[in-house]
Amino acid sequence: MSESTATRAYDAVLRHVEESLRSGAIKLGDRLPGERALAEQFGISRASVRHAIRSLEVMGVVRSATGSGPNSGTIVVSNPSSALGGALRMHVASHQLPLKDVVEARIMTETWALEHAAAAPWTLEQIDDARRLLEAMDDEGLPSEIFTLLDSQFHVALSALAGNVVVSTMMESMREAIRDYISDAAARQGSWEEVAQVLRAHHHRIFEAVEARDGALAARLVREHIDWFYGRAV
Amino acid sequence: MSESTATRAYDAVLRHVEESLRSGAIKLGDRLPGERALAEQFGISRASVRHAIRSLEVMGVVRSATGSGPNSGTIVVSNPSSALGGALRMHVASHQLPLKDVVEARIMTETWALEHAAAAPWTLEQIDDARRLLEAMDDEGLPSEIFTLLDSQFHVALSALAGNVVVSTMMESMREAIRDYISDAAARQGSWEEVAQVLRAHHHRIFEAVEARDGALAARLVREHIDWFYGRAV
DNA sequence: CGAGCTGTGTGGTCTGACCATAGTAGCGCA
DNA sequence: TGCGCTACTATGGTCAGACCACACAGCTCG
Repeated sequence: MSESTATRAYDAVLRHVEESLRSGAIKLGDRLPGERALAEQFGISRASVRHAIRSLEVMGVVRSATGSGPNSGTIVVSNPSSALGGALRMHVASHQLPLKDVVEARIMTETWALEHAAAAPWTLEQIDDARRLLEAMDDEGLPSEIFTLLDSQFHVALSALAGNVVVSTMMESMREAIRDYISDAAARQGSWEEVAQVLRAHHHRIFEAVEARDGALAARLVREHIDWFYGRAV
Repeated sequence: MSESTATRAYDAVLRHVEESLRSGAIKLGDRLPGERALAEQFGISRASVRHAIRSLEVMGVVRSATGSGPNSGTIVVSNPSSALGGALRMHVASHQLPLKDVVEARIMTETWALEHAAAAPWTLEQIDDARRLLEAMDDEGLPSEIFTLLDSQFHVALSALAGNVVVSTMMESMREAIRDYISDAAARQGSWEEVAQVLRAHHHRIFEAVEARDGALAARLVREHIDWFYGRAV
């Protein structure tokens, strides 16, 4: 198949960037040479260079900004969850990745993370981040969209306590992938106030189990929490 | 930040494709209008359209082929694992996602999958696919690169028995992300023959546990299997 | 010293030309 | 009528160049 085996002009740029990242020649925060310079360096057109840059953007490796000065150009970033989340969202949209499988995979990662958080060397600062989110969600005047955003951050913060960046990334990307479904579900609930009350109670109990380093309880509670929400929602 | 909030010309194409996928207006196997037609439809340049197409390619949603006839143009595909794998690989290369976390996440997904395969309604055809891979790996003349490829397919096939497409996708993408490390590790082993023997023995025991629907045993064996390989390798 | 202007380098977009590819249709010959 | 060959067409891939908007950084003037 021509597409899968043909070498494209910009592949050399992609490979070069990957190797440079691997070797440490370029690092997080570094600024790549400008598109025109890369075009000259690789002996290809600027349009082709732009294709490579676009690929790297979609993969969450770089961001681009116009202008001049240190914030302009193509900067190395680290946004794996937005990259994975965007791709997953497309495949959920195309019905190739079923929503129920995403939910189940979320349960897998969150229960794993909370179990492992029990023995992980998280700091007081980390757990306090989660606590602040928990407390922010206790505001009963919060619109559901804000609550949902805080809810997402809360879950990500708890899961991050396990200390596995890949698992956190996947968890976050899955939330991103089904973000619209979550928002729709929240907005569709008959009485948001009642639902929010239940969610808050769940969150508190989950938080307390995590803080107490009771991994088994935390995992069970988060499973029930997700089951409860999606049982109502989908 | 201009990059994250600015609307680009081709965003409309991306949104349109996503919505069309969601609504079913376009489906797996469908052929999108040509770049020139899309440019006219959206009132933007062909170069901008190409950026949207490129994004969709990186996300594993479409593939592009030159020529004419039914196989040419931009065809809707479903390659979530290559998209996720490619992105993960970049982030592993940039050292933002640690290899050890990928390995641990792999253990998480594979043990989960094998546990759940015990109660899943997989078919004889599915398990036979795995069996054929198992038997193919028993060929002692197999070069390590071929063995590694079959090994990967074997693990993916077993994990797919759980019936969760998202988990399978993630598993496959993680294998893809660290594929070069696996190949390097295999090539670096002192005596490949001895290692292959051990791997084969592990594979057989894992397969038998899965076939017998002993989820707990299968999960334990696959954990030990991965630990053993990476304990030696990294 | 501060404000405003100019210049420069950056990515974003557009236009148009050309190339390679993969069919498909039409024509000619056996 | 069937097969082979040629020409045409639509497609994505690449290139070159022009222009735009933006974000500084440096310089000049009050």
